[in-house]
Parts: sequence; C-alpha cells; structure tokens
Amino acid sequence: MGKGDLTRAAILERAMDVASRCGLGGLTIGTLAEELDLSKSGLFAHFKSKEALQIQLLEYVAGQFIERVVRPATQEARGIPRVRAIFERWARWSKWKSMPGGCLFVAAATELDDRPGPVRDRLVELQRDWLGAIARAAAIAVEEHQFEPDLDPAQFAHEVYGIMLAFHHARRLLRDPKAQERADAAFEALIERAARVERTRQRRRVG
Amino acid sequence: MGKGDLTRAAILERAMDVASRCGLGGLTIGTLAEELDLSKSGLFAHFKSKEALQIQLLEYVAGQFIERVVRPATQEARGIPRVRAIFERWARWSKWKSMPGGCLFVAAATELDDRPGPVRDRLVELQRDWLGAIARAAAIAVEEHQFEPDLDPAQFAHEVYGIMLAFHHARRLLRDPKAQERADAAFEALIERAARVERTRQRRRVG
DNA sequence: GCAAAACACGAACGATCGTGCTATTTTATG
DNA sequence: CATAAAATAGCACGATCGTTCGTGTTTTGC
Repeated sequence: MGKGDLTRAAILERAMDVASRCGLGGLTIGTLAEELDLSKSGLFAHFKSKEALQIQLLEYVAGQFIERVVRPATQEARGIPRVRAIFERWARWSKWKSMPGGCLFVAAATELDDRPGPVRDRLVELQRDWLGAIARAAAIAVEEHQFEPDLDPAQFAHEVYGIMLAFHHARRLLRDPKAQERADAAFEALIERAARVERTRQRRRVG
Repeated sequence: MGKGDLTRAAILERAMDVASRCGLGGLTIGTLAEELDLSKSGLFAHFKSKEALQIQLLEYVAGQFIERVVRPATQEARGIPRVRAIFERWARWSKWKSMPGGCLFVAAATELDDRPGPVRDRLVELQRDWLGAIARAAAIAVEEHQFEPDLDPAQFAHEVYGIMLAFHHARRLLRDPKAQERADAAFEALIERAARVERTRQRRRVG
C-alpha cells in the first residue's frame, strides 16, 4: 500500500544515517522526527516501540548490505575473485555516503555486546550469517584449489573481519589517511597465506 | 588529602565497571551514585561535569592499562618475546574482571568516532600512543633481526589491533568459545609472516 | 464523491538526564 | 576540643527521553 510505507522507508533511510553516527541507542525518536519534519508521535506510530524501530532498522540495513555487498559478490567467479569481491565491496560499503558514521553493524556490535534483548539477538544472527557467508566463499576457494586444502574457512572469515574492524578503527576514530591501504595490505597478506604462494614468492626471488 | 581522593578512586573503579558494559555515554551519574550509595550531587561534586568524569575515567583506565599491560611487557626481552608479551597481556587485560564488558577503549572507540570533543581527542591520543608502542616493539624486533628488515612496524601494529578487535567481537558479541584460539592463531600467523619463516617451514616440509 | 480506513498531529504523562544551589555532616588542623 | 575546610546530602531546575491518547486530516477503495 501507499503513503505509509513510503514515509516508513524515509524514516528508516534517515535512521540509518543517524544511527551510523550516534549508534542505535543514540538514535532518538525526537531528533529523528525533527530531521524529517514529522511529529514525534506521528513517527512513533509507525513502530510500536523504539525497540521495534531498532530491529526494523537492522533489517533494513541488512537488506541494503545484501543488495550492495552480498549479492554482487556472489555473482563473482567462484574462488579468490569472489573472496576479493567480498572484501572490496565491504570496504566500499563502510564508506557509503548514506552511513556517514561508518558501518552501522560495527557500531552496534560494541554497543550491544552487553545489552541482552531482541535487538542484540537479531544483530548476532546477522553477524553470524555474514561470517558464515565469508567462510563459505573461502571454502569454495579451497574446493577450487585456490586456497590451501587445510585452510579453516571460519578462521579465515574471522581474520577478514578483524581487518575490517581495524580499518574502521583507523579510518573513523584515528582519521588515518592510510587506513584503506593498511587494510588492503593486511588482506593481501591474508590471501597470500591462504593460497600457498610461498613457492611463487620464492620463484620471484630467484628470477 | 584524605577521604575525598579515596571515594574518587572508588567512583572511578566503579565507573570503569559500568562504562565497560554500557559505554561512556551509557555511564550515568544517577545510577553510578546509586551503585555506590552516594547522592547524585555528592558524586557530581567530585567532577565538575560529566565530560570531566569521562576524561578522568579515561586517564584512570589508561593508568591501569599501563600498569597491567605496557609496563610488564616492556620488561620482557627485546624482540619477539616482548611483542608476544604485548599480545598476551593485552588479551588478558580485555578479559579482566574489573571490566566485565570488555576493554573500555574498544567500546569507546566506536562510540566516540563521530562525537567531536575533548573526550574523543584524549581517546585518540591514547590509542595513537598505544599503537606507537606496539610499532616500537616491532621495530625493536627488526633491529634484533627477529623480524624481516623491510617490515613496516606501523602496519604490524595496525594488524595486531585488528586481531584484538576481532577477538573482542567474537568473544563479547558472538560469545564464541573459540575466540581466544582464533586470536592466537591469527597472531601466530602474523608473527610467522613478520619473522621470515618461509624457509623454516620449507625445511619442515622437507624434513 | 463518500464512507472508511489510514495517517499524522498536539498535548501530556512519568522518568531520567546533567547540573546548579544551599545546608549539613564529616574530616583535617591548630 | 574547637574551628576552618572539605565532602556529601537534599532539593529543584529545565531538557529530553519513550510512550499514550484523543482528535484532526489525508488518502484510499468503492
């Protein structure tokens, strides 16, 4: 149906902007309504509670993430290209203009890690799914004999996540202009290690 | 002088506990006073503002960090042992019982990355100092010919930080029981890469 | 074009926030 | 032990929080 869903989408869009900067807790109904030229109660009516707003925001952002990162990466060729696409799209995602405060999930992760409740539960599910997706891409690269056969895909996913977290930290807190190249270097080293390129490197040294 | 500084220390101790769980913003004067059986105004009088409380809390926690991580690591032998000590003490630190919500700096990092002000400024200084200390330990390992001569110490520090962030994420948000061993594995791989052990590994393969 | 449903607004609520004032109690000092 | 100083309590303030309710205004379906 019509108008309601339209403003609801506008609210979530704006909420994503605000929450990326102030966190899910700092996202307040009053200021959000003000930014959208809505009344507090009018906005509130769209969600029965703030908790529901937070959860629906998570769903909305997760949808955007799938659209902008997961799906395009999945369409890439199996193996290392797909793994690379995941990393590149992910980095681009966390610099997306609609999230001026950086990846919302990163912010929510540390914010909610000690706040039990449905919001946290949903976030954990989403993060597990995403880590699982990365691990799957890594496992495929193993199948394709592009990664070492004894590579642990979950460990690989974990380390990629660490690289992204460090990227976020360097870029958003420290304002380090080298953040991107630091992340790239770390990722390249991880790929090199996953694919056993020691012999390749040795060849390079000899040649 | 006497009593004042005593309660001030008790306040900061408790504030560290609370802030590690709820963040620097979630740290509220009312609840903090209640937990300590103090009046709100009585507690408030110790710090002229909430911002000052946050900054002084940062200083306090930084002091604890130096005492429990930096100093003991510095007393370790130059080179890889010291680098290892940094990592191990750091991991132990973030599991410290006085910070039930995990490392306060990790929580504050994502919380303050878009909140300009003196609190953020101080946090950035502290983080830069710490990254610098890690880089220095890595540089010493290079001097000692335990790490490759062309290793970038700042890049090394950045990646160690990423490992710790991923550790925090896995442990505190995902409640992953393998968090520690994941972090250990990532760190070992990083050390292996920094020290050029390809030939050693090759030897192992041959032998 | 009308009835019905959906949507938005305004005002108000209890709670809690940080922050001032003013006493009152507690501590340190001669 | 008295007294000045420091530490804490009590109270109130304006602001803002999430939430509820009643009423008005669009939008929609027939």
